[in-house]
Parts: sequence; structure tokens; C-alpha cells
Amino acid sequence: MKETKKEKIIDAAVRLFQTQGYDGTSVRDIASKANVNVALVSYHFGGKKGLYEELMTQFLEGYLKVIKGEVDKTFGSCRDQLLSLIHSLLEYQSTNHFVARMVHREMTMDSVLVRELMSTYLRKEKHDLEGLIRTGMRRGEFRKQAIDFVVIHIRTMIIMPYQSPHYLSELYQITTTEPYFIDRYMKHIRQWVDLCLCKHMELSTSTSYLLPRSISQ
Amino acid sequence: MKETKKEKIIDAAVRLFQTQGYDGTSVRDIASKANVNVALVSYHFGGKKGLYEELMTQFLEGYLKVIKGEVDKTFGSCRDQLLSLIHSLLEYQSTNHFVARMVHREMTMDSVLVRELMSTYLRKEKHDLEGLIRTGMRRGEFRKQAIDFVVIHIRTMIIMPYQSPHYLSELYQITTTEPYFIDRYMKHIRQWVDLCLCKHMELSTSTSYLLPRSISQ
Amino acid sequence: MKETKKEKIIDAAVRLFQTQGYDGTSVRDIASKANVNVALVSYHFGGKKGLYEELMTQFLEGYLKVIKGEVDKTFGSCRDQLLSLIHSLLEYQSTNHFVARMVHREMTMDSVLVRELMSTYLRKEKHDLEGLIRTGMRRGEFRKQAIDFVVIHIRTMIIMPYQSPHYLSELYQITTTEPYFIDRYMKHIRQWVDLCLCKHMELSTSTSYLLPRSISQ
Amino acid sequence: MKETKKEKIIDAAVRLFQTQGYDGTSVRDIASKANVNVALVSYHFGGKKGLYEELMTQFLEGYLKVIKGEVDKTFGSCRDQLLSLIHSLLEYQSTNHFVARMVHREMTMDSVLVRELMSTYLRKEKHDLEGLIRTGMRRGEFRKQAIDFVVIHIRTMIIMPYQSPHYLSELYQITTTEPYFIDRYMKHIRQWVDLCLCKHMELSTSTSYLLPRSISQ
DNA sequence: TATGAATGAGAGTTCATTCAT
DNA sequence: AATGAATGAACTCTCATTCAT
Repeated sequence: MKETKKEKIIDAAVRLFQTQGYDGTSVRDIASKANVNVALVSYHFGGKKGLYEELMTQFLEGYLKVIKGEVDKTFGSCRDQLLSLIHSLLEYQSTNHFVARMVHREMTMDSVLVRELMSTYLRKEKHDLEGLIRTGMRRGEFRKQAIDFVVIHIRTMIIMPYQSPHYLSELYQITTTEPYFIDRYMKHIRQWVDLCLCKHMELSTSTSYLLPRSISQ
Repeated sequence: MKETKKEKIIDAAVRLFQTQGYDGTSVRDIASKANVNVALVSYHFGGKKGLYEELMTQFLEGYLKVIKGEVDKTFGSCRDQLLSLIHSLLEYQSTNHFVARMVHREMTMDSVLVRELMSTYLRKEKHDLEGLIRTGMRRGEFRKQAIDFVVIHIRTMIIMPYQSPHYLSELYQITTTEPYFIDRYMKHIRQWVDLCLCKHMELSTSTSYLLPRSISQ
Repeated sequence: MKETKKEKIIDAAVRLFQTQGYDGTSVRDIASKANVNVALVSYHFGGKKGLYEELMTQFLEGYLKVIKGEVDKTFGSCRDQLLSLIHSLLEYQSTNHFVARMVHREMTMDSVLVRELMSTYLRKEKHDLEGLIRTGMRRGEFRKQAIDFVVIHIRTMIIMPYQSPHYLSELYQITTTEPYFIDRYMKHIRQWVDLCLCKHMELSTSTSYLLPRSISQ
Repeated sequence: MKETKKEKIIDAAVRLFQTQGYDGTSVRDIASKANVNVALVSYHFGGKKGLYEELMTQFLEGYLKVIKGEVDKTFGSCRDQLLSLIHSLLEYQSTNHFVARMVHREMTMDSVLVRELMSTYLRKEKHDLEGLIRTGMRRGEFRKQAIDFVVIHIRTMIIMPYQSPHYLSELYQITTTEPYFIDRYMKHIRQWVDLCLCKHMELSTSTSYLLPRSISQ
């Protein structure tokens, strides 16, 4: 057996949580989709809630790690760093798109866990994004404006394709997992960054930013 | 009794669905919060599902009606019409912010109902938004660019404050229901419209668009 | 309105009890089939149980009355009287075949009511049937044999077509309500009476008994 | 534990269905009579309906098997074979008298399941009984007469003691499960067969038919 | 006489979890 | 590590009935 039973449970859970939500998915659903005994969920994860929390934190930890990795890089411009960060987060979510979707939906719930996760993970995300924008403004790269809405706007753009993929695919036949989606979407984002965020004179001259080869436009 | 029991049920349901999600809310929760007998939910709405569907369609119908109302108005510019439309939709959601939040979350589920609602309601929303943008481009008001992402971007901005209000309030102390939130948020959106959507020369000259007094900037 | 609402309820109840049994039929079923408000059942009959008991006793009272009417007639022979009695009971059940079916099924339940009805009604039926058979034996018309089984056998034959009409129609395409069924069935019963009950020498001579014209063989 | 919990459920269900009917019995009744958790009924039988169907089909399958066993035997006369068949069916029902009573009552309902069971099981019963009677007529053992009513009559006699045992015990103090009941009842049936079914000349000579010792008269 | 709203009780089923094996 | 049996709690919904109108 290639995949351990524990992994099979995770895979099944992710897929079901993503489609039906946490409360809409039963342990039996998961077990039967994973071809595994029901009791195993409790055995391996200490129950449905444990499995759920593991999925949430794993995703968010990876998410944070991506941010940290990008923030630690040295870039010529804040603009390029921001675009690289956004790109990496899109790729991370694309790789784990089922979990991503699940996490984004569950994060709209009003529970103790969600509040905790926000404090633990999203606060860091907020902090790092704000730091980046603030630096850009200080350096004169970005236009001065209310920082809150800018950060929120950026975050919304990052998350949207994996929060409403169903909407995109149903109404626009856009599959957020297909190879070139991120490239196309990045073009849109880059435009936003250059027009809305950066100071205007620079906008026509600087057209490229450094990226790993694989995601070059 | 001022509020009929049927209305009390709706109010309770909206509040609970919004916080815990549809599957996370039990009929008994609703009934007890509404100070009403459990059986009354089935009596008035034909069950939990019926109540849920009524809430969803009611909200979406009202949403569409707002769009229709705005599209039928005559404006000097597409820009002003777009901004007025966005503003009205924000106000509509603000008035029904509990339902709005519930609907936006449930719309990320993968169910037959959601698919139907998308076809019935969101397809119209998409159609009208696209029409508006396309007209603006034809008239030379808006810059030519991929229409898909533009529409999606606009929709995302409209919806975001009521899809993730919890995030905003928890991390930014932004209450999306407070009186001036819409004004502040509109300023941000207007900036986006002028910078990203409109052709640049005009951007510094036209600064106002017609709105009812109450929402003047 | 030709039929009063009370009668409409009775009709609907009879049809439903007959098909689904008492416990399998809800007051709402009855009311909706009768196009009548649910509360009317309680109003007119003091509840589902009251309606049920009224149907049961009405049928059984009529049943007893038929027996009494036949027993009081004067016949030349016990054989003819027995056959006339059987015939009348078949006709009575045929006229009220829905109630008949319902009563016969419900009579196989084990409840206080059933026990009471047995004591009140079926005991009389038993008494009269036994009397008739006993007289026939005393007069030398009927062969002497265990009276218990004979009476039970006769009763079973009387009841069978309305206790298992569904069986007959499903497997034999015999409709127990069609005009000539009773005639055909009586021929069978008469054969049984003549062969099994009567002394043999007489069997070929006496061939007819007095009946209303319509059911003449 | 001698009896498994599954068996305990079956026993309790049979007893309750028999007394109160299927619709009159609740799963909780069954579980509490069986000293078992309510959920176990759904676990083992997939719900009340599943349990019910299992009981029905199990009984009817056994019933058919008895018929098949008798039909396959070789007898000197059709009369003896018929009597042996009837005897075996009485014994089978006597052994499972609770289920028998339940099945016979439920078979008078008008449901999809009943229609299916009739097609599946009772059609075979009808076929075999008809075959036996027809052979008897061809061989000259049985008097020629309408075969339908004969078969129905026989079936009615076979079933009656277990369809209306309550009637018998209440009004006649006849317990259909007591050891000698079948013997006494068989005497009555044999009389019917000899008088009504067989040709008359033979009736006084042939008085016995081969049976296993245990049921010799 | 008739009704729609409302109710408490109980229906059958599913839930996540535990336990002995 | 893995399982099938078993459980108590909770689920949604329907039940027959009552009540004010």
C-alpha cells in the first residue's frame, strides 16, 4: 500500500470538507470515502475536530512559511517583492487548493478556534504585509494612502481564486488549478499594483520584476 | 406581539446561520433563540432546508433588484453608474448584513441548490456587470483589458466586506456595519476605478459622481 | 355541497385506514384527502381514535343486525337459512367493502378495544352461528362433528374475500366487489355446505334455497 | 451472552409487530424490549423498514422452502401429498407463529413491498398448489371444479389459525400453538379434503395417509 | 361549523466516539 | 494498527391535539 491509511483519511477529509463544509461532513463519510474503518479517525487524530484542526493549522503554517520565505529574500524594489510574495502564495494555494478552499470558508465561521487561528496566523500575515507596504511607502515606491484597505485589498486578491473557485468555474469556466491561471491572474494583479499602488511616473518604465524562471511571464 | 413568530424564526435563523453555518445550526437552536416551538419551523417553512432556501433566494432576489434599479437609471458616465451600483449593493448588504454573510459563505458550498442559485441569480449579476463594463470600454471611458478579471475583481470588492467581516473586525477593528464604513470603503473603490479602470487623462479632472446626498463623500 | 364535511372525513378515513392501516394513517392524511381542515377531525369525532372507533362499531353493529335479521326469518331448512345468512353477510361486506377490510385487519390487533369489540359483537355472531349449526345437527340436517371448527370455518369463508381482497385481485384478478363475484363465490360455498356439512343422501335432492331474485344461481 | 443482540432485536420486533402491527410499533419499543440501544436497529438492519423486510422475507422464504420440500416428495396419491403439505405448512407456522401472524396481517396492507412479496413468494405458492390440485383432477382423484376457489379455500384454511389466532383464543379458548391443535385441525381439514375435494366413492375406504410418526392421528 | 397557528411528545435516524478484540 | 459492535446524545421531522378567532 503506497498511501498509509492516515494519509487516505486526510485526503478524503480534505475533499469532503472542501465541498460540504466541516459540519456538513460526517466521520463516516470520510471513512467510507477513504475505505477505512470509522474508528480510525478517532484513533489517528483524536476525533473529527482533531483532524480538522490539523488540516487547518498545517495549511496556515505552510502559508506563513511561504510569506516568511519571501519577506527574507532581498529585492531591489518593494513592488517586485510584493509581486513575488503574491505569486508564491497563489502557487501555494494552488498546490493545496482543496485545503485552501476549506480553510478560507471555515475562516468565515465564528468560533473559538477561528479566533485563535486568526490571532496566531493571520495576524502575522497582516503584520508582514503591512510591513512591506509601509516600507514601500517610506521609500517612495508606493503612493501614500490608507494602509488598512490596501492590505485588505491585496489579501482579498490573493485569496479570492481559492475562496470562490466554484463561482469562477461555474460562471466563467475559469479553472483556478490549470497551469496558466496564475500567470493570467498575476498579469491582472501586476496591473493593479502598478496603477493603484505605485507612483505613476514609474509605472510605464519598470515592467518586470524578478521571479524564479518557472513563473516568468 | 409586534413581530410574528414566523419573523422571529427568520431573525434567529439568519443570526445563527451567519455565525455557525447552515450545517452547524440545529433547528432547536433556532427555535430556542426565537422563543418558539421547534415544530413551527417545519410548519412555516417546510423544514430547515425550506427556511434556508427562503433566506437565500430572498436575499438574492433583493440583490438582483438593486442591480436592475441601478442599471435602469440614466447616468452621464459609465464610471458614475458603476460607482453608484457598487454603492447601492454595499448599502443593500449592509442593511441585511447577517443574511449577506450567510449567503456568501453558503455560496462557496458545492450543492445542487448553490448551482441553481448561481444560474438563476449570479448569472444575471454577471451579465449586467459585464454589460456596464463593456459599454464603458466602447465609449472610451474604461481602458481595454480582459473583461473577465475586471468583473470578478469588482464583484470581489463588493462582496468582500460582508464575506469576511469577521476578519475585518478581528484584525482591523473595522465594523462593516458602522455608519461611515461604506463611505470610507467607497473612497478606496473610487480610487481603484479611477486608476485601474478609467483612462488616465480623465482621472484628475472628474472627481465626483452623482449620488444621493447621504452618501456624498 | 352534497356531502357534509363530516361524511367526507369518514369516506377519506375509511379509504386510508383500509389501505395503510390505522397506525399508518395520519389525521393530516385524512384531512387533506377529504379537503378539510385538520382540526375538524378532533371537532367532529373527538380525535383520531374516536373516528376509528365509530367506524369499527358502526360496521360491526350493521353486521350484527344483518345476522339478527336472518336468524329471525323462518326457513324450511337450516341449510337454506345458513346459506341465506352467508349470502347476506357477503352482500353487507360488499356494500361496505372498505370498512370491512379495515375492520377485519384491525381485528387481528391485540388491543383493549379489539378485545371489547370481540366480546360485544363477535361473541354474538359466534352465538348465533353456533345456534344455527346446532339446530341443524339436532334436526338431522347436518352431520355431527366438532362444532368449533365448523363455525370457525364458516366464518372464515364469510370473511376471507374482504380480509384478503388484495391477494385475490393481485394473484387471481378476482375483484370481490364486481357484481357477479358473490354469485360465483356462493356456488363454492353451497358446495361446501352440501358436501361437508349436510348429510349425504339429501345432498342431491334439495338444491335450492330462497333468495331474492337478484342473487338466484 | 447466549443470544446475540441482533437476535434479541429480532425476537423483540417479532413479538411487537405481531401484537401492535408495524406502524404501531416504535423502534424505541423494540430496543427497550430487547434491552438494547436504539441505534442498534439502524446499525444491524439499516432501520426499522429493513428489519421489517428481513422478517417478512425470511418467513416467506422458509414457507416456500417447506412447500418445495413437500412437492418434491413422492406420494402414492395427490390427496396424501396435499394433506402432508398442509400439515407441514401448519407446523412451520406454528414454529414461527409470531412472525406468521405478523406476516399474514401485513400482507393485507397495500404497499409496494407487499406487492413485490406477492409476486415473488405467493405467486410460487399459488403455482405449486394449483399444480397439485390439477394433477389430482387429471388423475381422477379430485372432483372437477373451479380450480381458483379450491386453491384459495385451501390456502385460507392453512393460514387462518395464524391470521386470527387472537380470535380463536379469545372466543374459543383455542390456542393454536398448543401441541395437539394441529392434529385436531388436520382432522377437520382431512374431512374437507375427502368430502369436498375427492371423488365420493373412495371417501369411506381411504382413511389414512402417510405421515411421519410424530403427526400420526 | 370551521380554520390557521401553535404545541409537546415522540417518531426514525444519524452522530462522533468508545471499547474489546 | 485496525476493526465491528455498541452507545448516548442529538438530529430533523411528524404526530394528534388544542386554542383563539
